[in-house]
Amino acid sequence: MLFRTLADPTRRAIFERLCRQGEQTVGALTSQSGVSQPAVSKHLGVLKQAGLVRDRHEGRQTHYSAQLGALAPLMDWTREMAGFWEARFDDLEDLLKRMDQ
Amino acid sequence: MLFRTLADPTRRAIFERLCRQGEQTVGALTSQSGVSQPAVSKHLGVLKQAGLVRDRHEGRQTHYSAQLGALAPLMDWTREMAGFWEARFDDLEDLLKRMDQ
DNA sequence: TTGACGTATAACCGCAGGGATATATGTTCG
DNA sequence: CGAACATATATCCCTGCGGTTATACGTCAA
Repeated sequence: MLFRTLADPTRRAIFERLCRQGEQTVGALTSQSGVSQPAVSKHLGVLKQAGLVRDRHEGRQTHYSAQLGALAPLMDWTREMAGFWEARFDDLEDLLKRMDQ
Repeated sequence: MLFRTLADPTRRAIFERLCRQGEQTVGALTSQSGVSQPAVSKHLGVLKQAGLVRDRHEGRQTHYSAQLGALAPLMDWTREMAGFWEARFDDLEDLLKRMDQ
């Protein structure tokens, strides 16, 4: 779900902005997103459902902030893939060593 | 481009399989993918264009293998986002410390 | 050379999803 | 209360893309 959520450039840009600059209102995010406010709200909904952002209501404004913990599965997945690769590389090294003898 | 490439479950499964089990022919990948051979070829094309796989022709077979180096930008991006978060967290800590005095 | 095989490409289809506009919901202020 | 504001939801449109089938291309074997 994380990959799919972060695949869209507009949505990823919103998330990056929240990471870089911290909590932001919908209006602030809309003003620099290049799309309409409803589109931004929709993206925020997707990000929220993926656990990547939190929302905090304050009067008539809604403040969104990034939830970095949600990125852990992404780092885990990447590490896992790299791990498989290294394991196979080690196997290859072993094989070559044995062939060398 | 990486997020978009890895967003599709079928395509990601193909890539994971190449990571876990090393080089595979198109036929081998097709047999366990649940989709048709042309679909697999198309996915492999997308993965190749993203730099995530290499192809090696051997007779009438094509062997594909994962290129883990292409995952580096993904790890960098994740680390960068986490870094922003920590930086802001440090700022918050500093702020709280100052307010505490 | 001819036919079977492995893969890539072509052409087409259906639908998910990102976009816009319009409007509903909720909030502050006069 | 009523109007302006901030955001969310509804509805619709349209493109992109993942899937299929059909077929082309290259390779091996007889």
